Amino acid sequence: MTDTRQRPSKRERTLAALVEAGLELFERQGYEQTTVAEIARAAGVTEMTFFRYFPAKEHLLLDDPYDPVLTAAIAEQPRDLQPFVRAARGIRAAWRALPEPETPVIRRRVRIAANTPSLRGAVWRSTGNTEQAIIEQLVADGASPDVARVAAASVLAALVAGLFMWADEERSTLADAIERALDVIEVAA
Amino acid sequence: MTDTRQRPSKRERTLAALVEAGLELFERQGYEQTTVAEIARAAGVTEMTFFRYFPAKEHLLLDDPYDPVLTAAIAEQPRDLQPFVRAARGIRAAWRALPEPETPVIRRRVRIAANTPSLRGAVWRSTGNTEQAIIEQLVADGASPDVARVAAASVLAALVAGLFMWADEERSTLADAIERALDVIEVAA
DNA sequence: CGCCATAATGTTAGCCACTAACATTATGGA
DNA sequence: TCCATAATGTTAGTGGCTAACATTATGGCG
Repeated sequence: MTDTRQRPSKRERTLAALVEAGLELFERQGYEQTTVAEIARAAGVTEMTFFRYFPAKEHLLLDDPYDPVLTAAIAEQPRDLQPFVRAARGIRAAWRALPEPETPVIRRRVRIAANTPSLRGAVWRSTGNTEQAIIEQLVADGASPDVARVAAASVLAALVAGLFMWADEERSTLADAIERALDVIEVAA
Repeated sequence: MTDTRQRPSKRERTLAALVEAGLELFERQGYEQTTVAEIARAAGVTEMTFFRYFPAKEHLLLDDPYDPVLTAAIAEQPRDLQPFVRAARGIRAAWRALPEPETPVIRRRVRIAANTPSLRGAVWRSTGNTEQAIIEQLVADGASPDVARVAAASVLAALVAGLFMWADEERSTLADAIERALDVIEVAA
C-alpha cells in the first residue's frame, strides 16, 4: 500500500490470476482435463467468480478484440476488387501491422486451441463477431449479402487455419504464416 | 407380425423415432429449449438410450456421411490445378451429383443448425472428418500439408456458408446455392 | 413352439459446465 | 473514518454426459 505507482485494481488482478492459472493448467494437463473449479482454486477464488469474468470456460482462451482493426483494414482496400479478394487483402494488411511483441501470448492460446478437438468449433464460433463485422463492411461497400457471407467465412477459415499452423511452428513469425495462408486462397486474382 | 415385408429391426425403429422426435421438437421449440430427456420421452425411450445412439445431442443433426463422395470428386479434378481451386471444383462436382430427392431432410437439419448460434460452431467441428479427408486427398496428389490444410478449411467454410444461405431460401435448389457460394471464392482462377 | 445367447433398454449414481437468488466481505473515495 | 458499492461467496439446482450394473426383449436355433 505504500507503493505510489498505479496499482492494478482488484478486478484486474483477479482477471490476470484467472488467465494465468487457466493457461498454465491447460498447458500442463490439457483443456478437457482441467476443471473450472480447479482454475478458480489456483487463482484463489470460487467457481462462481470465474463465471463472473468469463461467460464460459472456453472464453478464457478466446477473447479476440481484433474486429475494429480488421474492418478498418478491409475498408481501406480498393472497392473495385471482388469482395473475397478485398477481405483477404484487408486481413493480410491488418495482421502485417500487428506488433510482434504481442504474439507470444497469442501463440500460447492458439496452441492450446489448435490441439484440443472440442475447441476447434469454439474457435470458429468465436469468430462470429469478426465475421459479422467483415460482412457489414463488405455490404456497406456494395457487395451483396450472400456474397459477403461466403467471402467472410472463407477468408476467416483460411486465417484460422494459418493461425493453427503457426502456433505449432515455433520459429516462424505470425505475419509470415498469415501471408502464406492467404496466398493459398488468393490464387491468380 | 403377420406382415411378410422386411420389417425394420428394433434398432432401426428406435433410431428413426429419435430422429423424428428430435427434429420436430427442435423445430417447434428450438434446439436449446429442447432437452435430451424430452426427446427420449417423445420417442418412447430413456435418456440413456439416446446417448447409445448419438454421442452427443448435436449429433442428432450432424451425421453427414458425405466424405467418400467428396474426396472421390476432388481426386477426379486435374492435378495441375492449384489445391484450392481443385478442392473447390471437386466439391462443386460432388454436390451437383447429389440426388435432389434427398434435399428436404438436409434442409430441415441445416435450417435448425443455421438458426441456432451454439450450433454454428458444432457444424464446423462436424466437418472435421471431411476436412481431414480432403487434406489427405490433396496431399496424396502432391500438395504440401500446410497448403492443403488452408485450402480445405477455406473451401469447406464456403460450402457451409452456402448451405446456410440455401436453408433459409425456400425456393432455390441446393446445387445452385453451392455453385453460387463457390463462385464467390473461385475468382479469376 | 419354446429355449436361450445376445442385443436393446433401463436404473442409479455421479461429474462437470453453467445459472439464479441471496448473503457477505472488501475497497477506495468523500 | 465511514459507507456506497464493487467483488466475492453460498446454496441449490438444471442439463449434458458417463460408468457400472441390472433387466427385458428379440429372433435364430433345435
